[in-house]
Amino acid sequence: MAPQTRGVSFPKIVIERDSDSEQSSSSSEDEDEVQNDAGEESEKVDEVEVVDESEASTSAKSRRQPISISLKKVCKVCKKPGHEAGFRGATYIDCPMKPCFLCKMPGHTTMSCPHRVATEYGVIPAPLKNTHSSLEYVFQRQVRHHIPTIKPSFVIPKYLNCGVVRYHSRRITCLEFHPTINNILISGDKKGQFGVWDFGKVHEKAVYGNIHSCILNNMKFKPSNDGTVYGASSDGTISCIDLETGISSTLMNLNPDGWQGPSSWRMLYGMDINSDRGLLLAADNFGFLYMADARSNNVIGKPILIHKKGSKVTGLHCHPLQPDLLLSCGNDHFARIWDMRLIEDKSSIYNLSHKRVVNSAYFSPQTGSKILTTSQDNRLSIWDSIFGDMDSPSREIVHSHDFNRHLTPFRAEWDPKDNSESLVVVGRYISENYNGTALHPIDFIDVSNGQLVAEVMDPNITTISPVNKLHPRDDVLASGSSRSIFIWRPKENSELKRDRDPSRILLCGKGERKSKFEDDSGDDDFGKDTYGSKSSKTKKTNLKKSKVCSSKLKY
DNA sequence: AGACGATGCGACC
DNA sequence: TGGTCGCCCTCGTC
Repeated sequence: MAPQTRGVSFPKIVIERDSDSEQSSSSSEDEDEVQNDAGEESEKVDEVEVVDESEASTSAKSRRQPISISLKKVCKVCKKPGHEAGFRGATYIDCPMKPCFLCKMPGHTTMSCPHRVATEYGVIPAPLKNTHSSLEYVFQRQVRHHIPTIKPSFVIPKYLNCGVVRYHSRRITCLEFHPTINNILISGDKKGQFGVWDFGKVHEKAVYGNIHSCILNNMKFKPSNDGTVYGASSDGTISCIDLETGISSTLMNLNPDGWQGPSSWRMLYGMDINSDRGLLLAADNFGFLYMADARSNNVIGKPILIHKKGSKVTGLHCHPLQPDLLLSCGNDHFARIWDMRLIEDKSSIYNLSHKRVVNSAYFSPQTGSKILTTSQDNRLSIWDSIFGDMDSPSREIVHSHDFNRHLTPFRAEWDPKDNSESLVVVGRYISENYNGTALHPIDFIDVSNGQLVAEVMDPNITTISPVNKLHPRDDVLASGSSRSIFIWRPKENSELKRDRDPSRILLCGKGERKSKFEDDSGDDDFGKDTYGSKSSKTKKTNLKKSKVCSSKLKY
């Protein structure tokens, strides 16, 4: 980056010692140092020149040299002069001495990163391992653009349809659609609260706050009874929740003796259900896998170390067709594939290496032949078990989701309806300028070629949406953004089933609750900030009242 | 409007 | 191996 110059001269600070006759000792060298202004983003280095006392003692006390402090503008990242890093307005200027923040490669900055404008940049086709396979033609169609695609055009739910602002009291951590009832969405938050929302009837929702005491990390519907949900929490318990009543029982408790300090407090993150084997699987923050019988709710066997000891297992996923295959991912930078018939320490079939923490790993939803991982190295990786060799990913797609504090970790998810198993959805961390507003879109990416299929956003939602879920049957996207949940559909004014007069549907920010809602929203504390949109004008007008859109419109 | 803090990971010693 | 510190586009509260 070229050195920045500014019109205002940089102040030179001279601290005069007690002297009644001497001028300051500004020399030409001092003048050379004083070039920069007081840039608000740059860091100042104080250079203090103190005259040697012994030298001073040789002359009269009244001729002591002054202390001269000059402020030099240096980069706040590398401490070198000549460039600046940091925010300029809402845009972050990279330090050119550091690797690109987006792709982590040296030699350029985020602003000039080729991945910033082309998602498919550098995407390499999977190696042709089984070139004589009958599936080769299908594969060729995926990697060669000139071969007509067999994929139907994707239907992207990109228009905000309805939402609940401040539904939860803490940030959303997980979302799941009901397996059989189309309009039911369940949600979990950082405080452990469990929400059930009928987004077809926008105001029908409930939040249960007494099930878990901290982060609800993962939820799964019970395969044999879709009125029951399992929840895995950082309080170390697996809950079994009745959807109708919100009444729960505890299936597993890893901290029966209560808080004995952080070194012993077990937190459950990844969870999945192996319906063929009748098993509930969960994994903790120390690298261990736990199993329970999903019928009797009894814990089975001893914990098994499946990731580096002491490291968090961030996710578990059972293969959709092969009940013996289990996929796990964790903070030890690996996703691992296991054979359930013989699962013990270091018995993994494959270890999929990543450069940083793996936030999630999922088998493709229909055949399970591909694996999609989201890692904090800003890459989505596709591992193809048919055409790839599993030693390295078939494809890596650079995508901005490297942010591990304050936000729920980003997790790219497959579209369960896409028969070609190539469409994935993932929230984006880095913002872009859309007509003067900085927005964080939800990206739809075709992982067969790396192309960005769609960016889903709404000018009123300026927050980041790390949690996204595609409906198993309908063209519906649910996104969790901070404490709010939004539903997106393919058409802007798609019909919204309501049980009340649309004119009554308003968004109410804090302190602006409309009295007519007071008796409408049940007894939860978070149920009054709801809106459904039939008219985008109404939606925007109402949203402007909310802090969600009134703050931090960037650029 | 501005300060603050909860908070997870990686680098470095 | 453990402790400490710093962080790049948070977001809500006081």
